[in-house]
Amino acid sequence: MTEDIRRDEAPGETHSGDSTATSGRSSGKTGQIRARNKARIISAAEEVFAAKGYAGATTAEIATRAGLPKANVHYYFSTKEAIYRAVIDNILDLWLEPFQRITEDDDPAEALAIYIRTKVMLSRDKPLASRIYANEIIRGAPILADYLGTDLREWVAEKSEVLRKWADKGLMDPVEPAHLLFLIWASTQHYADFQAQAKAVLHHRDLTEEDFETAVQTITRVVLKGCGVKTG
Amino acid sequence: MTEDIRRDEAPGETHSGDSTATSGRSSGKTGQIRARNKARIISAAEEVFAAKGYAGATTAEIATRAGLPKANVHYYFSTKEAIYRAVIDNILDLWLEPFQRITEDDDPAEALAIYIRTKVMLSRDKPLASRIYANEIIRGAPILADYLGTDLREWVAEKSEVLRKWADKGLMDPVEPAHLLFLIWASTQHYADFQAQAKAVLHHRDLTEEDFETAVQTITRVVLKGCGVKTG
DNA sequence: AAAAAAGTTGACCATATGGTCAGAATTTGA
DNA sequence: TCAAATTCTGACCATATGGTCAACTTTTTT
Repeated sequence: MTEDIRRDEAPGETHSGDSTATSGRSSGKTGQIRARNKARIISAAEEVFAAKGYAGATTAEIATRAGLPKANVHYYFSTKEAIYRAVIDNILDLWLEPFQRITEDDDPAEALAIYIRTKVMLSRDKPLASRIYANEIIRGAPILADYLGTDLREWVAEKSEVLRKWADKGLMDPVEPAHLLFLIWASTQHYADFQAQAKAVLHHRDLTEEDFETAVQTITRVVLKGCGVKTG
Repeated sequence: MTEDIRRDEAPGETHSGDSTATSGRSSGKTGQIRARNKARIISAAEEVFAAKGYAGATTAEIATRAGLPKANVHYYFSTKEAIYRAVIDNILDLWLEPFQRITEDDDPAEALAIYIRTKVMLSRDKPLASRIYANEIIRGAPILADYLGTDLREWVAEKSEVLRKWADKGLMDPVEPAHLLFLIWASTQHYADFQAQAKAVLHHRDLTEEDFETAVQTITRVVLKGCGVKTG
């Protein structure tokens, strides 16, 4: 799917790829421990990075949350940065997948509505991933600079073309495509990144299913009507 | 304006308030050095906190950027947290001011347009402040939790009322007010917080005056039309 | 079953960092 | 001008943190 960002990873790494997927080897036995532990570490790291930022995260805390001794964590990932890269790498696939499904032949109203819904639900289901990504970009994208300028850039160019064609066909207003995408990204990811604020402002409680539903409705409505998308 | 967040600040603090403003004492002589140095430190701290996050910022770097020895920084601010609080405190006034100017008697189209423009220009002129704020919220608002649940919450409630009244008068559609505000905040602050991404995607260069202008146009257009705001 | 490979871990280390302090220098007020 | 108040600063310290390592255990392969 997305190009790997990974560089160094472990000392005795056999670099056999991501164990999962590939061929028919029903239940990959070899590297099972490896896969399980790496997954645990990455999951634990996600929590810590999301809550404390890159610098604030400590390998010790990651180890504790993963239920492993620190030295064991370093057996799988030689440096903190390697853990971080693995986490980020994990996030990227998640990020572009829903984006991919928009094509020229789709119905704008439906495609945009689905995209917005998917993004909001991603904020609901993977808030940590969203926050880590946000943090990375805010810091100036030290790790993702390359990705932003290549992969993401191309995706945006492609999808901008789609939006332009829709406008040409008279299916919607000619809105500046990249900026429209920014608006959608920002307003949907807001529910993950600024969850603390949304919670405090709305009702002091965790966001409910209903909150997310209202978010979807509101954003969809404003965007579709705002871009003059023909419905029906 | 906004309630002070500050707690501890310095060792020999005479706690005379913020030197500026207050009464007529033309050119406050006493505390001049103090004011100047504190301002320098806060300004330097803004850069460092914005780029590295709270944990990643070091007092040493803040000192260097402020052009002062580290010990001197600690003369004015006893702890790193105290510096951070001062920085955040500084940002809050900036944040709510443009928000305040929206009242029931305003013309919705004009008021919203001005608000959106002001917020985008704030992203342009004070990107560091925006990033620090974003970082604070992403981390779960350890310092601002109280502010979010009181001041901000009230502001949102008030402005939501304004939006509702506008809808009642038939000046716009009845859009869920809080969520609409979220959409505006998110999409305008995006240009500061995700500047690295916007740069990479748009043209690999620093955002230009034109980019910000296009952002204003696009957001304003989508929001106004999307909420069915009557123009004229 | 024995050798090889992979995984585990406590103890350890160098460095970075937030913060202290005592004494020197400067500014202020009378 | 002189004492009090304020500001300045190099040297110092305790702690936290990323990372290493050598010995040990478990799993896999032959």
